[in-house]
Amino acid sequence: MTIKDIARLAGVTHSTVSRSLNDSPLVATATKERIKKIAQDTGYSPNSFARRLVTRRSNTLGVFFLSRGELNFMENFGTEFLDGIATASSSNGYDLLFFTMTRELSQKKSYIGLCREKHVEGVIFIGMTSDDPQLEEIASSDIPVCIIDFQLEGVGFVSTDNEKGTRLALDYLWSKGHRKIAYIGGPTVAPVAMIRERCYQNYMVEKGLGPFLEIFRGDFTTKSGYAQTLDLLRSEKLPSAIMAANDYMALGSVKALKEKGLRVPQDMSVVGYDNVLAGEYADPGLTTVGQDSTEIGLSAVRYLFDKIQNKKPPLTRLINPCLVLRDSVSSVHNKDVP
Amino acid sequence: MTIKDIARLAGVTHSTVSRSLNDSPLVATATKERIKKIAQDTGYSPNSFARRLVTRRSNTLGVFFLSRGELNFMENFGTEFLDGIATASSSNGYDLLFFTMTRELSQKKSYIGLCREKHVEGVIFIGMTSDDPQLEEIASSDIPVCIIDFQLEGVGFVSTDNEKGTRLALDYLWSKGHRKIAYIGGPTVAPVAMIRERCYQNYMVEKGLGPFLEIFRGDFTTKSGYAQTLDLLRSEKLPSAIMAANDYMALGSVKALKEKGLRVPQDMSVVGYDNVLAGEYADPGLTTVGQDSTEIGLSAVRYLFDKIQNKKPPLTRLINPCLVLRDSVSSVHNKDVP
DNA sequence: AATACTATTGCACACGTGTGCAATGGGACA
DNA sequence: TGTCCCATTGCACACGTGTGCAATAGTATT
Repeated sequence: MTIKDIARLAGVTHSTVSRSLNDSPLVATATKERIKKIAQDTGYSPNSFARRLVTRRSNTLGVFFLSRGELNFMENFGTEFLDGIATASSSNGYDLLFFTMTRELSQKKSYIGLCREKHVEGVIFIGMTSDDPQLEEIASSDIPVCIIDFQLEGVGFVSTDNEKGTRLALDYLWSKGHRKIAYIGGPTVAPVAMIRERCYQNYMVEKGLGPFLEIFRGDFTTKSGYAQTLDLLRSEKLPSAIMAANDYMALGSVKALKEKGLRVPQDMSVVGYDNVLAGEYADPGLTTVGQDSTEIGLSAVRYLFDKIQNKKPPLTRLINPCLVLRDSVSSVHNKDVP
Repeated sequence: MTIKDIARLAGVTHSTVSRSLNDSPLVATATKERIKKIAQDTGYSPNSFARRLVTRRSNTLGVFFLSRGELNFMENFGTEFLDGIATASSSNGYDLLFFTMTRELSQKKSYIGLCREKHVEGVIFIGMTSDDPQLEEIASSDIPVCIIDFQLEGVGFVSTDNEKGTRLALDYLWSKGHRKIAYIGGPTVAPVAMIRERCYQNYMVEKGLGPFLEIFRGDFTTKSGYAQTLDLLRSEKLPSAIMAANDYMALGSVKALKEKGLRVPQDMSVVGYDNVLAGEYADPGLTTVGQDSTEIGLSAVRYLFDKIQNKKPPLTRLINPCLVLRDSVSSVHNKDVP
């Protein structure tokens, strides 16, 4: 079923049919309606390849997704990003072409070259790593690019607002009466770790207290969270709550506290960051800060659409995080009431 | 840069160029080489839309992925499926079109209709649910379909070999000297749960013992694993190992054992099933049975390719599972040596 | 040497859709 | 009533690639 078939049925030429289906003002309203009716009834759907050939527009976005085989820390976020991306593009009539990035591919074929070959109008990278050899090529790409959770000079960037997230958790602790809040930070080489840590410091200073104890630092692993917490417990003054820069360290912290005979949350509250799956099944369920991964995906697509339409969208978008309430935090006055 | 441009450069017609690049035997080897050289040097890549228009083949597979918004139990497997699928299709020169399935979409647009519209040659479903209203339409689809982890009359089906997996875990326990192996099964309404449970029974009978204790049954949640284990510990005879039908129940089991003062694995070994993320960060690390998710993805694609080429591939493929060794199992003779 | 056969190339059309330009017809205005 | 203008439609070409058939040239066969 092509527009020619419809043309025959309607007694017009394929030009008129084409114009009708594209809502051209050049065609009489009556004929337009008649033709649309026929298209509807016959279940016509346009041949996208023919259309793309002549319009020179593909209506397609590309997604490059880091392969699971490579070391990555995406947890389950990846599918949520994809969810948002797919929803946003399909609701705008765009197709989504999916690729995986492996170390092998990164050295063999050009991502941007692939995009050009597939006539992709815009591309999103998920799980980009700083050792990827194609970073410069991506930065100088003439087709619109947006990278999730990875900042690269001059290209679109969408991520969570880490500052707002940390503040969200601290506000929550504060509202529960906590004042003695200790912090276990991440490694200094990780940009997000430093952002979150700085925010903690500012927050405590704003409240007129300053950081409780010096800042302990782990390396984002459960083991390091465990070790740092044991260190922390050796201090002369004890906090009423511990915030960790990510969930895995928070879980390690809980483990250390339990081993030392402290109950969570009755004796000590703990909050993490990231909303990792393990935190949901942990005991107690870990209160944490989660990112709105679907919204991040949506935003990435919106950026690309703006870019495609030659609007000048801001390069970076920070998405509002959300507090995930579970059972690892209690009010401070409950502390002595078991 | 089109074949016409190359034709001009080579002093031939576009027909010869087309034939050369497609390795037609109709063209002289010398010209063929010369033309290929030019194509190489100019960085020519064919316009896939034009090609698809005329060949009436899209070289494209589709993937429908259950949206995270809908209740699903895919954990992190989803991205590994995708990984395998993308790898297999791209290495065969196929593109991959990505869609998400939401409840809304399932009632508004036809999946198969979408596939037809996009000229997809084969389609894979990930996360299909039994309440999807389009199951019959999928079953009677004329375009090749393969569903992962969901069996539907007459359509391709790829999944893990649950029988082999259970046997793998039991063999491991057996090799560690365990003979008193208790089992916590899943809900009777879950097909995989029944397969795994039956296999446990057969195994124990084969070994001349029969099941140790009656079979306890949970509902796949951590809570139920916890409760069933407490029940189990009230028996007059105690096992040396517990196998659970999935990881979440196994984690619940560990929790119950710890609370009762039993050390895992010194006093009691525990194995799970599924290789869920939480098991990796649990304490002790959970020994379990994992599926080779990437291989499942690869197999799904292979099935589609066979189907597309009119071979008659078997409808169902069961992929070999693998044992994931961590720290929740010890040898039985260590039991009394702390 | 004439003929037949084969290897190689070009011509022309097809795939389905979009669009500039010409053609047609009808209505309004003088 | 004649002219002009505008609304509507058709004609023809383009997009880039593939392929059946004809044409040509070169080689082998008799």
